[in-house]
Amino acid sequence: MPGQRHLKVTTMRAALEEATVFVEKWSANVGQPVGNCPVRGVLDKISDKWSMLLVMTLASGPKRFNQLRREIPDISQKMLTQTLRDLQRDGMVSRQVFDTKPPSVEYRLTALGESVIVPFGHLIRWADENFADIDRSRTEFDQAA
Amino acid sequence: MPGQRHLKVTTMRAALEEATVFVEKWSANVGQPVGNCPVRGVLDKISDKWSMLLVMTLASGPKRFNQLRREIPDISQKMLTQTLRDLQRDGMVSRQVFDTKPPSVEYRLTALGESVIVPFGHLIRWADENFADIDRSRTEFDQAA
DNA sequence: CCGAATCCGGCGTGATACTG
DNA sequence: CAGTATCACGCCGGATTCGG
Repeated sequence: MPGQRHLKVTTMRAALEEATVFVEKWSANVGQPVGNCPVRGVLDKISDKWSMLLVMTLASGPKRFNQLRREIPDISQKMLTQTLRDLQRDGMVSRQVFDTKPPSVEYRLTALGESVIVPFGHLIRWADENFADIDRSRTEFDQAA
Repeated sequence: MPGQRHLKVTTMRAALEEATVFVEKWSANVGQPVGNCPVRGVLDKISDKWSMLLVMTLASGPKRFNQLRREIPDISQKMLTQTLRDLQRDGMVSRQVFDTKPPSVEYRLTALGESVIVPFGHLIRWADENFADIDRSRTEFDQAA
């Protein structure tokens, strides 16, 4: 794995080495139809517009429907319901209805849902550390054109 | 962080604790418009259909255009070109043209591009470890309906 | 308060054909 | 070999309205 001149080699090398195992595993699936690559199937679902944001919002604790709407102002009712149902279908979120009036519904992460905040966390940290470089690269690229 | 009964608590607890920092960082951005949340901006780009697959394919070494097409049979020329250019714009991939005939173009991961395979690796590993549970949860959910 | 149902515009995506 | 150009389709996602 060459080209690490801009990175802390010591920590990066270990991390890359750690990642190599996954890469090899992954490479074995590249080129196969999606149906035969369950990883791609899962990843496609994960990478929709709202799933990750919703999971990370629920990471701080169970929340009710309109509470989620308030914390994520730019999601529509429809997409919140839909994403929540998909997440429930995938076993990432559990839904509990309280027979009060007016009725309230609480959503919380399942064990599976909690487990995914770890890799999400890594991705978010990466994005947070590198978005400045990315923005700079974009403006450079656009100026060249 | 409750509800870890189905997971190895010892390792998970450490991992969750590690992730907590990122989650807090993340939570501070939830509710703000996308323009003010650079992390969401980066993540939106990442989560398109082909970016991650292309990065992981290039992780095993630099490759030429049609070589990539062969390794990813279900991508169209258009999307391969487009995704490659976006990746180049973001500084994840570098493009080198060789003035041979017929001309050949080599794509390789930059240092930034290589750094992202680490969080991607975590996500892929998670997907690989949990897709069976997810599939099972889906069929259960669908049968109930 | 927590949704379901409907309409509809835009854009991501693929198929096809053409170029240097 | 490595792209560009054009067209057409699907469906995601937002706005709105209605229901329990």
